[in-house]
Amino acid sequence: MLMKKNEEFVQSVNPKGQKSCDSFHNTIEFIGKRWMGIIIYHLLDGPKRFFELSMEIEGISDRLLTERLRDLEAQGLVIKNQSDPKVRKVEYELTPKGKELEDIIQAICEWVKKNGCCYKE
Amino acid sequence: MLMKKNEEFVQSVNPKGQKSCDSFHNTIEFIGKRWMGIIIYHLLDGPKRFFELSMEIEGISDRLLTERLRDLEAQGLVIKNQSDPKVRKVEYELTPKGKELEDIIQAICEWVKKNGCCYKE
DNA sequence: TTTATAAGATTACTATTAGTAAGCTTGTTT
DNA sequence: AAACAAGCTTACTAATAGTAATCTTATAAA
Repeated sequence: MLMKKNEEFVQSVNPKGQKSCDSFHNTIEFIGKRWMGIIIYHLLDGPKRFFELSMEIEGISDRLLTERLRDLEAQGLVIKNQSDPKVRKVEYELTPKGKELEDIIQAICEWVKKNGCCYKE
Repeated sequence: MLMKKNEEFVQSVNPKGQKSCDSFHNTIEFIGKRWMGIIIYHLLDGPKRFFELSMEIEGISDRLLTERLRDLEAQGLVIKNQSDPKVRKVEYELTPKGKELEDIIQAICEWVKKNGCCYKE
């Protein structure tokens, strides 16, 4: 829309110049990235190996699974455990911060139970 | 990964041949679409006009805002109210189903309060 | 003891989705 | 009359996702 910001609609900003909803926005954009939700969902069962995730999550490619796991590591939501680097056994596990996502996943599951799920158009 | 599905990891399926996590997956992929979360967040305040949303949500383009509102309508989460089609006043309002998303938004806000937000890499 | 297969990636390329910018229409302001 | 506002749409570019092939090293099978 071609117009200057109407003062009436400017949001409240905190001392760091961040709008109050910015951290919400950043977070949902992150956990809403494609495949992210279902990866977290499966990791809530406990530590999983790369190929386990790849089997359980139908349709995901190795490339995207790798990329999402790196994203999760970078945010401190997942740690990568590779006990012996000589053995190709790599496990991915939620950190305490990552485990706390369970409430969000739970809320979504409950919404679905109550309201039915969403679909691709 | 180049391998046939290991039977050990095949998921439980319901009578409709749907995996138990499919509806969760569809739903989070939908509400996790870019900008979707923050649009819902702002609509939880009450009905909003197109340009109000566009002002409040910094960075969104008209094109994407239109597209996301259409997506939300198609899923029955939002209704478009245009009392008089002669007047260019269009309001978007969450349906009861849409309002129930509040618990999910709430869960995310609480996670952020406790754990800090996620960032783009 | 070659041969094959598996885990966990990376790379190259194509397709889909997002971002940017402009334009359109009809009514209201100046 | 001219400019501007709301709510879209269209055209084009940039970014992200999907597909497929390849790589490395280790173990299993022939």
